[in-house]
Amino acid sequence: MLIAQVSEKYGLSADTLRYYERIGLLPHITRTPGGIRDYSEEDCHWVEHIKCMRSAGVSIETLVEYVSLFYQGDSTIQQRKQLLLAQRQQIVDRIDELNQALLKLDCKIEGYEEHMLKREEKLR
Amino acid sequence: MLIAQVSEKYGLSADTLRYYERIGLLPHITRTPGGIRDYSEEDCHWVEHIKCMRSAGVSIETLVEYVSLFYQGDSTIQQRKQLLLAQRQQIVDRIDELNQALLKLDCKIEGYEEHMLKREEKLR
DNA sequence: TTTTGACTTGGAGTTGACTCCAGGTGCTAC
DNA sequence: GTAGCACCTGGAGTCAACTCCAAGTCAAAA
Repeated sequence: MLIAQVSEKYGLSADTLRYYERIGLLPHITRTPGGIRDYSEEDCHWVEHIKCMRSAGVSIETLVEYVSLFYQGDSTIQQRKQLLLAQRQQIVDRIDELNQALLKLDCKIEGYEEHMLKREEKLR
Repeated sequence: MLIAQVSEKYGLSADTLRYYERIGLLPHITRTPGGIRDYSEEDCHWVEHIKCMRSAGVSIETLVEYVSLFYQGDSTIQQRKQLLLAQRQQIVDRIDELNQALLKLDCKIEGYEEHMLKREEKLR
């Protein structure tokens, strides 16, 4: 798969895909004899995973670490699992923060609604 | 309340508080005759609100707009409510993304757990 | 009265994560 | 064979959101 197609498929710019490769987040992308990137299915799965984790706010640094552990082989399985568990906890915490913000927003919005009703009463 | 105390209370650095004031996110902080910031209770509520919204990923630009509308008075109530509703929707979407990431992570973590069980079996 | 310590300012520097660019290569179509 | 196009590279630029710094002020303690 060419970079333009991967870009289209996952909604990441070609520049971003090249950037990810450069910093070690997507290593080992094979090339055609002409030097052009040819993304395998496995590469695509990595792209999808990275995209999903990025959208959940996982830092690039953390993802690079995970990928690096992955390519070091089976001896890092325990470490990788720990890393994923830490990520998981972070996301759970984030969700909690978002829910708190949601509650506050709902209060405020309700406040506005009441306020607007009162103004309507006055106009009558 | 002095800047150091507000900083301590809300876990934002004094630099950040001054920065927020500079860009119009915390306007009208009164000063002592000596020129030192003296945060009122209302100021503190703004700080808390801003902190909460920032932690939910609401951009500074959006918050500045809200504050600016607020200080323009009652004529902007409708606009402010719309702005809050848009923020709310963004947060709901964000929560959704995080939940998706959570599901994927849980799958992966489970995969590692199974993998580790199998290795233990082999060792027996 | 000098020192200490928390505050002030304007402006510059940093960080994370891209995003853009200039100049070059290589295949395909005319 | 040359025009067009998608790709390549290394490096520079951008953006949001801080974060740091130097030089100065002020009030209270020693």
